[in-house]
Amino acid sequence: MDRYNELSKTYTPSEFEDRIYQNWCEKGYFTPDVTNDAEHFSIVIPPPNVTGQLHMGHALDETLQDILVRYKRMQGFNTLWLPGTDHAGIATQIKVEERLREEEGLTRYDLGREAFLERVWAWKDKYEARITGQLKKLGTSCDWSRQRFTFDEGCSRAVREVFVGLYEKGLIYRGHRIINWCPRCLTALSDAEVEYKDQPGSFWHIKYPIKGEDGYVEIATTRPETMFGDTAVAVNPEDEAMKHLIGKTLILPLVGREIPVIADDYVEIGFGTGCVKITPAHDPNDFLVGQRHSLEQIKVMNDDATMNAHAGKYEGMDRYACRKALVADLEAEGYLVKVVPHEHNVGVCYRCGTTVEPITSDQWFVKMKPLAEPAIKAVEDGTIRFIPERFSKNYFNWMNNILDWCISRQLWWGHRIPAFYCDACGEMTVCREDIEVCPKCGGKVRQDEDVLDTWFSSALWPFSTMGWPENTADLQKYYPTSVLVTGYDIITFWVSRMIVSGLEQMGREPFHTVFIHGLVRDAQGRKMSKSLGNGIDPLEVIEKYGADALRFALSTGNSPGNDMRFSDEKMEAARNFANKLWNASRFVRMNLTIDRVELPDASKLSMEDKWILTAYEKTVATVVNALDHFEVGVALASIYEFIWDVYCDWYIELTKSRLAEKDTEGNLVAQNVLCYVLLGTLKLLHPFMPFITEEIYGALPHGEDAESIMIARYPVHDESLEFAKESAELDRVIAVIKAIRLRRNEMNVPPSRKAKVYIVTKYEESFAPSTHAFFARLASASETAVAASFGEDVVSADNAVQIVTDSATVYLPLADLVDMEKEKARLEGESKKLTDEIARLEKKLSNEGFVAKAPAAVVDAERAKLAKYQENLDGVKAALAKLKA
RNA sequence: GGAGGCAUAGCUCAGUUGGUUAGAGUGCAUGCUUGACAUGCAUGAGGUCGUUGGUUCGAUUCCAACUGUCUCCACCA
Repeated sequence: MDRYNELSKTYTPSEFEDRIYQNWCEKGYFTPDVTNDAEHFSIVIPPPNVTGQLHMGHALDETLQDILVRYKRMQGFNTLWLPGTDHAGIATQIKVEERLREEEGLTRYDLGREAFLERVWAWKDKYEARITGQLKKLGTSCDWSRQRFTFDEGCSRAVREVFVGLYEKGLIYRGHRIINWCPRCLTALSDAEVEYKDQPGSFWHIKYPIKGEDGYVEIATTRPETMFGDTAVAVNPEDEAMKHLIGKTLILPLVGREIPVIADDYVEIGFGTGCVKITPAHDPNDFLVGQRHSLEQIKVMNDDATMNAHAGKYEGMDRYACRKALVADLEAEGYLVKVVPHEHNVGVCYRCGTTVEPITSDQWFVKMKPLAEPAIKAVEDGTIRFIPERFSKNYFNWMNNILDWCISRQLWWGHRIPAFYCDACGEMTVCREDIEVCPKCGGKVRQDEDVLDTWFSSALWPFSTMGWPENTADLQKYYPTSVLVTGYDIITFWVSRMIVSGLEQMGREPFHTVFIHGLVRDAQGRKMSKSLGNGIDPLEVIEKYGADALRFALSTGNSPGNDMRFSDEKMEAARNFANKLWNASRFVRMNLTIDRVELPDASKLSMEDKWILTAYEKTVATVVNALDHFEVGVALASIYEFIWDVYCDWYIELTKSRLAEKDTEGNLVAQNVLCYVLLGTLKLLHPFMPFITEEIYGALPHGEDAESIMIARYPVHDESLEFAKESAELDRVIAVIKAIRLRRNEMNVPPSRKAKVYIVTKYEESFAPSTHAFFARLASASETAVAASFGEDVVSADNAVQIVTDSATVYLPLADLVDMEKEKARLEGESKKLTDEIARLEKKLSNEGFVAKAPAAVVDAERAKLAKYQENLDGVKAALAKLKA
């Protein structure tokens, strides 16, 4: 045993977790051999943003991936988990700008593009290192030799290739459109980047005088300040009350500009006043109306949402200040009819929370409809499947209603759009390599100032990370990837776009399975967020409880797609489980004299050995089946139950008498079985709790098996090691022990008060002499006697308590401790319960429909149950009769 | 407005193709310094599985409606 590690007296994960991780790295276990022909299993990590550090959501995401990856690796798959980070354009730029402002009082414009980007790169280096450090602490088995970054050279090349390719196909275009503009971030946002929040607002009812008439039209608007950009008023042509206005001319109050009344069925009859002011430059719907009617677009705001010259005397005011002043003036001039409070949804920037301003501008777009079609089909025909399946509805909902994707951002941190403009001849060139002169006229060109949406590069992640557009060995081996593990919150942002670009660029789906998990919430069920300050740092948790405990807490009782709550209680339960395993292993180890483990021949195995092997094999089958179906929580629960409730609570206890023997065959058999089952269990558990399993593995004789548990073979279900007969026999013993404990407990008999145990049974084999030690140890028996019957002198002598179980009637002579009245009451209670159950079963079995239509196995099982209860009832009645006599 | 999730023990949650006396963790109660573990051991109490219907021999499980709750998408000036 000397060549194996010791296990320290207490479970202290900080003593070994870092050491073990380092060893794994040094041995290169995480780096697969691309030339190995085993079937591949690959995952690309959802790249964390380099904005900060990892939170609990990441910890969950990475834990689930690591479980799958370690499981498959142990099964012999050629396994790659490719790590990396995301440059997260807007989010990172905001962070760096914030810090620049706080620490130096500067803006990015003060530094200039180049110097500012240097700052961002420095930030990236720092946080990328922090994030990878955190991932390592968690135990993730990523192949660090293949680590990537969405903005590194290779990924940038892929981005450029895709952009130019799509442009050449006419799927990327530059257009003057209405887009969501964040006046604080000063950039365009895609539809997905806008969040909607209910906010109290008002309807301002304003009079628009009719030209050449005395009357006026009443317009209701939530945004009076956009009035300066009105170029029409629309009514529904079917609206009897309003259609007479069509073709008339209105005069814009205060401004005096004339605008027409047009007919458009966009206007809903009966809503508001029935007339809508049309501001094509500041409202997405009005923009479309404007296009239909060839209306002029008048932009009334600057990029920072202050009013421009079109607002006349309000020029330079912020949009809200202008609104206030304008409303006051309208009222003063008699144009304001009334103000009605109105709750409405306002779009805000998902990064900074500023109310977005819809404005028209020149942006780049991806034409999504033709690209979405194959992506929809891939999920419909099962090429890609979501787990749980219901999330595919989410996906279809988005993809079927998809609009063109605005991909240009007015930022500095990101992939620069490869479009070059020639001021001399006006030519625009989109190309793979940078150019300085116009290919048409030779004039000097300037590159488009904008960068791409960060999701444009994340969309390429499954293949850009493997070297595309080169046809690399990695790409051939590991693409398509096997599974994508991510939260439901980014299905639209990311998953859908990866599917689109994978199919378009590679001609194949980027992954077969999308495994969706929920959010990690705090103990009260609230979303963890910075503003609430309820975020929990995974590193602090790891420091306190260990990485294995954190992983356990995140993966137990968690079912796919559902949110989970995180709490200290969960962490304690997880740590206690690790501690339990640690101590059980320590116990096994200190009883070992053997140097190598070999499962003894079946003929040498005792009843309890066969029992534990049977339970172990059933656990293997359950775990493998659950993991194959991504039921991580189910798999872990069955390992937990096996270790704690079966192996520790029963099997270890049952081996103690053999372990106490010296140099007997029984002792050696017990050692081997204890160790064999423990080793197998450690392997089952390793994907979930990699550190503790490795540490214990190294402390046990694992013989010719692998040098590290992470490269050992995962257990395979072996039916030949299931022993139904012996397993059932020992189950009877356990049932009797439990029944005795229960009775003693009910009667408050302390364990120190021993009593003889008389077992009357027809299953004498079950209660063979070798089991009598179990009763002594686990049921406080001073002596155990087993027979088909005992004489009256034995069983009545000492005021014996009678216990009726399915397989035996037990007499427990406890003399003066027995209160005969209580005993009678208890037996009567039991009798009633059995009678009720019997009545229920008899009713069920007399139901012809049940007997005729239910499967035979079900009917038989019910019959067997009935017979058993009847037998038990007879026993209880006999006991009662004896008491009364 | 459209779509979806959830509703099971005091609390947090499992429940794998409809048939168990409905489970776990935690909390609670009672008793234990049983030589691995008090981060432990033993035992127990606690649930008409949200409401009402339907399908079925049989529903916690499938269907419909309702109530409560959460989320996603769209957004009407």
